[in-house]
Amino acid sequence: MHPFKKITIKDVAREAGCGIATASRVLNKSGPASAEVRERVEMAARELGFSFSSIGRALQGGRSMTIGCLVPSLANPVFAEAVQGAQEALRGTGYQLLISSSNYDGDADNKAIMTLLAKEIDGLIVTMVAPESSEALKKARQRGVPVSLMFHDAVEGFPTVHVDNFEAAREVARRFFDLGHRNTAFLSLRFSSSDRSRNRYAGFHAECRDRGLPDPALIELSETEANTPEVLAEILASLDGLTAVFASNDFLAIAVQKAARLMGKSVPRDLSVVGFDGIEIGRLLDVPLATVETAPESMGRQAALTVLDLMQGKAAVQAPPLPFHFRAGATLARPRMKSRDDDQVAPWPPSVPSIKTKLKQG
Amino acid sequence: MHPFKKITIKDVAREAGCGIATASRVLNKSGPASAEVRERVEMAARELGFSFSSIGRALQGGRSMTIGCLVPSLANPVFAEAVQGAQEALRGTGYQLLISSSNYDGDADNKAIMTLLAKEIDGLIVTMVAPESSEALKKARQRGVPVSLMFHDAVEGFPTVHVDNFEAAREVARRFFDLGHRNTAFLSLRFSSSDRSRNRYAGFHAECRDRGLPDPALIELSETEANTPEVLAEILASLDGLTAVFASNDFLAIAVQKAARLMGKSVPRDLSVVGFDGIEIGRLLDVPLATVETAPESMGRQAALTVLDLMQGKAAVQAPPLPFHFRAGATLARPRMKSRDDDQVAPWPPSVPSIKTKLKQG
DNA sequence: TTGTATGCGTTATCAA
DNA sequence: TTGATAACGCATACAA
Repeated sequence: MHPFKKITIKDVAREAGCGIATASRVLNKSGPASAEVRERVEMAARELGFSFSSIGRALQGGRSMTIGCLVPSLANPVFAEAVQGAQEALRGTGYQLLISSSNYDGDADNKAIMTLLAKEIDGLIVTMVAPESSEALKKARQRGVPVSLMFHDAVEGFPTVHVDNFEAAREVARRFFDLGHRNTAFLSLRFSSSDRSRNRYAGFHAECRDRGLPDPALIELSETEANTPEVLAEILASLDGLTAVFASNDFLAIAVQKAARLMGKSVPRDLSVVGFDGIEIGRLLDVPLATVETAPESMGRQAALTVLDLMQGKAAVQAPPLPFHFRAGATLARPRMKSRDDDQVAPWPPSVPSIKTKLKQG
Repeated sequence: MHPFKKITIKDVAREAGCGIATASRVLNKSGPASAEVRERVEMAARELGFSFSSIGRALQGGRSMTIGCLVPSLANPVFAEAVQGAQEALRGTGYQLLISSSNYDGDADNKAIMTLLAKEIDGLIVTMVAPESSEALKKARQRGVPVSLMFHDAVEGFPTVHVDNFEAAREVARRFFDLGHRNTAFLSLRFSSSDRSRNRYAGFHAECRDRGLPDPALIELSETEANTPEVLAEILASLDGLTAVFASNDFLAIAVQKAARLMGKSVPRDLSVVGFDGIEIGRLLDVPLATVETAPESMGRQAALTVLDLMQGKAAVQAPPLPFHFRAGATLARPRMKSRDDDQVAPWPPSVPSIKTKLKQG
């Protein structure tokens, strides 16, 4: 006999002295069975430590009771929380999450989805680099697998759960403007591979235009640059007249604070900073961070509920964007006027050139 | 005809005009096939958009190519990073992670493992409330499913990937002592449901004893208390003569800084703070956090590699704990002496009572 | 109320 | 080199 023989329903049936159909009916409470045989079957199952194989079930039933979930990285707390939210929404439903991450790589995204699809997932929750042009996503649709996007703005044919990045960014620009800021910058990681960053910049840029402000400087940082305040300080120092920075996420915003300290500049007296996401820790800083609060956990939860609905045959309806909330913080204030002359609106300096100009739109 | 008919290898075989065994051999490159039929099969597969069903494969092959992973919560970046690390170690191996989280609930832990087991996972990576007494974990062993724990100190029979919490905490106590701190406190969330916190306290406590210091005060916070600096400030204020706090994680340590500010106390002049985990953001604070650096991502990676090894039949060997590293930071300094008299060692005040005394050991 | 037989998608065996 | 068939664990139609 083998050391780790699997206990199947056959074993239970044999032990209980009945047919497997009967055993199945008893254990699933899915059909009639005499009290007596029921007793025997349950006893046998208990004694043998039997539990159903989801695989056998999936093969027979056509449903794997598994939902695929793809995010760029779990190391980013925003996505981690979203997954956690989805997880919680699924608790008790019998569905499990099969998770993949692509490390912000578009090819990996598509491969991951194909792998997920091969596992016969019953639904799919996705945040990826380029959903609008993903073959794998199309394939999912072909196969009739319900899909919900997360964080992305609407993509044709797929429901998405998101905040309106464009509008939120406009709001930030408006706040800057109202306080009297004129020369601003937008800071981002992986600008080119994140439609979220791009949309935030676009909204920020649009509002600046509408207000007649110079275009914001666009700064794209590498991971290492973002973690080296010295480098960041140098970059910021190169931008003449800069008084306000909108960072595409709170970590970057905190890095800016650090860099400012290094430059001997005071936040918010010399430089205002606003972040995005609204991570808890921002509140606990010496100078609490002004930021746009979103709710990643709700986003994941909503996405899961959407997929659940879709699986039950409900029609796909695109819900409106989740609300965002501007969190006031001590990192945002009026810019300091350099001299009396500045009481009148300062002449706008020429738009500061982007450090890296990978920007395609806007 | 049905809208979403699944394409199986049968369809491919029919389309290619050959038997399914042949199609299987071609597509898997697992056996001989004439160039001609190979051509036809590959063509057919492409045209139909065929891909193998992992479920069929799993049923037949006895392996699901899936590894279960249970963590308390993905909202805790330490665990999220660990999962990310495991994810990365698995990339390219064909294995996928089936993830569950229990929200620090011991019952949920066991249920989750049973569910994972039912999915016929080929391996299991676990961080849970009480591994030492988990029936589900025993079950996994019975079934011959390779298991690796993460973060836990050694538990009989299961390999684990961890840092030595006890020793790390001793190190912190030593640092405090060397600088002249006498009255200390240990701060923790969910003390009772985390062996990590308990072991850290135990080590901290043991070293204090060894040095002849009064027992550290043990403070267990609820989630809300930790996020309400006012409350935390009040608690800290109630501890007379306190000069140093060891927080069981960096978030708590940052909360302590905030609370200190509220109390009008200066860190580190009036109060030293040391955290645990070594999250990146700690470096970026105004007063960079002193902490014990660990490497959650490596932990996840190691755990995954361990499971992979186990699955290949290698014997379970308990690797030594991963190294930790004390990160110096500006939150740690000598305590301020209150008066001349204090130049001599101050008389030890009576040990401050625990705010909550759920402590079982030590 | 019960049990037998079939099929789900795949791979492995074995005879042709 | 090929293909029919058994087996994997389960649920169910159907016959008893």
